[in-house]
Amino acid sequence: MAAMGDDIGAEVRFLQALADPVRLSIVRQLAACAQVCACDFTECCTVSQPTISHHLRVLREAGIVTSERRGTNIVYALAPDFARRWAAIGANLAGLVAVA
Amino acid sequence: MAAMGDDIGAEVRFLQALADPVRLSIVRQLAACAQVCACDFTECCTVSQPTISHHLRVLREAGIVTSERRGTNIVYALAPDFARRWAAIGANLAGLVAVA
DNA sequence: TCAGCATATCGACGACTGTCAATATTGACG
DNA sequence: CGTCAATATTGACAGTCGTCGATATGCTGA
Repeated sequence: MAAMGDDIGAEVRFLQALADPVRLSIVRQLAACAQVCACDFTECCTVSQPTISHHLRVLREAGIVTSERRGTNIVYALAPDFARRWAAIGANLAGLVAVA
Repeated sequence: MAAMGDDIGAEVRFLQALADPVRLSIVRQLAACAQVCACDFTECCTVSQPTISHHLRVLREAGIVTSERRGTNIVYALAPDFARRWAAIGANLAGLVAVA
């Protein structure tokens, strides 16, 4: 194993995107409700609207969330392969059984 | 809200400790060989010895690795509950099945 | 077309982080 | 004891990150 398929950089970016209290709250809220409007995150966290937008962008660029326009609002959701990526990294790090 | 290990701060610190290329390499090496002397990490990564020591401290304070003196050397190992913590956070985030 | 709301981008600033060279600490062994 | 090897700590510096206010963009409804 340990082929060039598992890019260290990608895993680090994935973990860095999650290693923030605001972004972790966002992901947790998305895990609870599959589809969340961006305006709802502003209520949940104690940061301004531009900051929420910034964090959503980081999560989007890390491939953790997906966004979809819905009229005026923009609805966010967890990326479909999020659980698989989490399990894959865990399998690499601690010998956990991959969900596959 | 589940009252268990639900401290957001602890999970963020756990993820922050892993979200670094050098530290991720260290953890990966520890996953491969259960016991690794600190001097071996210096060879693996392209950073100086104080930097390695700094990263090992971060991992130790995050509860990810444990250290044990062995004569002149200090042997590092993955914390025994590392896999459990990883699975627990994943369960919280994506509804994965916890290892329990 | 224009007013209004939701979201994104820009620019700036403080705080934190990773890195190193230099130095200190700790244990082993003559 | 004194010296050597391994590891940790300190102090300093550059770069990154999270945050905000101001502003821009985009969609909707009158």
